[in-house]
Amino acid sequence: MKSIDTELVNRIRHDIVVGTHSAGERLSEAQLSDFYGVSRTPIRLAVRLLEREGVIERGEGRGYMVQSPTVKDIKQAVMVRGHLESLAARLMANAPNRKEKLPLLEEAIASLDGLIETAELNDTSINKMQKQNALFHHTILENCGNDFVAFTCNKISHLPMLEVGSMAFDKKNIETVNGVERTLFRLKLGNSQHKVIYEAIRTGDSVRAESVMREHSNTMLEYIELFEKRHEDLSLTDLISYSNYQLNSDYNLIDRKK
Amino acid sequence: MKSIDTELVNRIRHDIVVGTHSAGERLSEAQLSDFYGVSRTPIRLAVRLLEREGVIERGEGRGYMVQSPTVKDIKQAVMVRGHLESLAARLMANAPNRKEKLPLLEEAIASLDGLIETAELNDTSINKMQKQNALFHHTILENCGNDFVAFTCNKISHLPMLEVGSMAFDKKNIETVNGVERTLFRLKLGNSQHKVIYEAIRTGDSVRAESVMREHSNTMLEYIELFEKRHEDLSLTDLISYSNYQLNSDYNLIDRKK
DNA sequence: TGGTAAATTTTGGGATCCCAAAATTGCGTT
DNA sequence: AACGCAATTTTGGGATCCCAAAATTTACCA
Repeated sequence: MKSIDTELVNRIRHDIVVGTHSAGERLSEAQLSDFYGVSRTPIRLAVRLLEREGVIERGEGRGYMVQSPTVKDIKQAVMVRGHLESLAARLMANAPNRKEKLPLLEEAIASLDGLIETAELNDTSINKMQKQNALFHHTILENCGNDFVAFTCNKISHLPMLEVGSMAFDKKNIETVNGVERTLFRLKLGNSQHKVIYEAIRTGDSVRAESVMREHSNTMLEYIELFEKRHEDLSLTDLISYSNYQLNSDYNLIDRKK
Repeated sequence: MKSIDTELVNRIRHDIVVGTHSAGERLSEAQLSDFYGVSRTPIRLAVRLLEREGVIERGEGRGYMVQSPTVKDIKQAVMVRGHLESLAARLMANAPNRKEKLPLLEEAIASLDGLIETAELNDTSINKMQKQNALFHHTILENCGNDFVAFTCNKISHLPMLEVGSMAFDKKNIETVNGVERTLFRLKLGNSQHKVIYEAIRTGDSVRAESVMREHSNTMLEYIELFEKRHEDLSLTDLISYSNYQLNSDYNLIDRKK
């Protein structure tokens, strides 16, 4: 987790997503190596990884092609993740040792309730909500008894809005009183779904756990579609600003440059 | 598709699966580079990719650790793949342009019927069946309207038995008349499920398409579990011999070694 | 003037080199 | 004999070098 190529992967992906490297652009190793101030070896490592992620395409001939994810890509991925989460919910409802992990779910639900109760929607409170929401979803994914579900989910979690348990907020909307009201209602609805999922898992009702989780996942999809209607020609860059997508770089890359 | 590291990834993964590199073994770059007769650079590329696949683990300190997949891993992955395929079936049943691709499904079903009819179970006929089965499943995955489903499926398709549309045959069992009978029945059952899925997709019955595909996927899972009962202490190596897992190397690696 | 072939440049892939961090060995002290 | 510290070896990471394939430019001929 300390080698430079790991950081490079995140960095380049981030730069592609935010548009520093625009879609369809032809990248060369030398160019990237120059841009990021490292030699071509770690660049090649990073490019190979990114190729597997689908963010970069390696043509038959020379050169790499940027494949910026689109809003459509994000929607498709959200759907896949949701479907996997519904599997996890079903499996956990059937897991014999699920009782041990129920407190974690309770904690997440209670914390979210508390946060919604304050009716505050600023950066710190939103951040706390994201955290608790992630806790809820991660708990289910990682304790469903099938490790491969979480593994697969993680594999598709590098794009913005795809981090497990991430939520989207229309930050412009939040500025109005009405918008805050609507957002709070949405959050309440989401957490009430959490409660139903929790109950279904607790009582071992796998069918219900699966179907409510599916419904819960659809919520985010519908919210993205709401964005699309509200702001036509919604770009990925816009979507990013609504989520809290950011590059959490462990250390500055340029500083390492000699 | 021509660089050596791509080939190395397949080669090393294969060697791990078949046990050339045993589980828990500590690998070093120099060692691998020596073993495969290439320099350390492509080895490092391959190791990074394999790390993402979960076949190799990179510890905190030095050295890489082999993480041989177990039968349990395969079962978990089969379940995930099945769940994704059921999503694909549902989506395709809702896809407006699904009619165009129905002939492909018809072709696969008819071919399988024909192959089963001959009641022959040798390597060539089994190979043809695998091919038609793969055609059926690929068609659904790739025409469901959500490209990300197929993409995610492909990401988890490098392990034996995980190739989309692969089937398992108990080759020892096939040697007896009774075994052939049972296997043929299983194939007939599988193909009749194909027919139901096809009908559901054609008529736009997404719920049915999803549930039957789920059931269809469960069949393989149950078959693996049957193996486990029949041959207790079933190892991955055994499972491989039942599937047709093999390394299709485009060219010999050693030959390239100057 | 247009097209094709040859020459030059660009670019990706692999090998080698060097370095720093980590692991292991060995020596010395208690 | 056991523990700890230091010296040595091992090992992974990154940079550089070289080569071959590909792309581009140039030049020559029709």
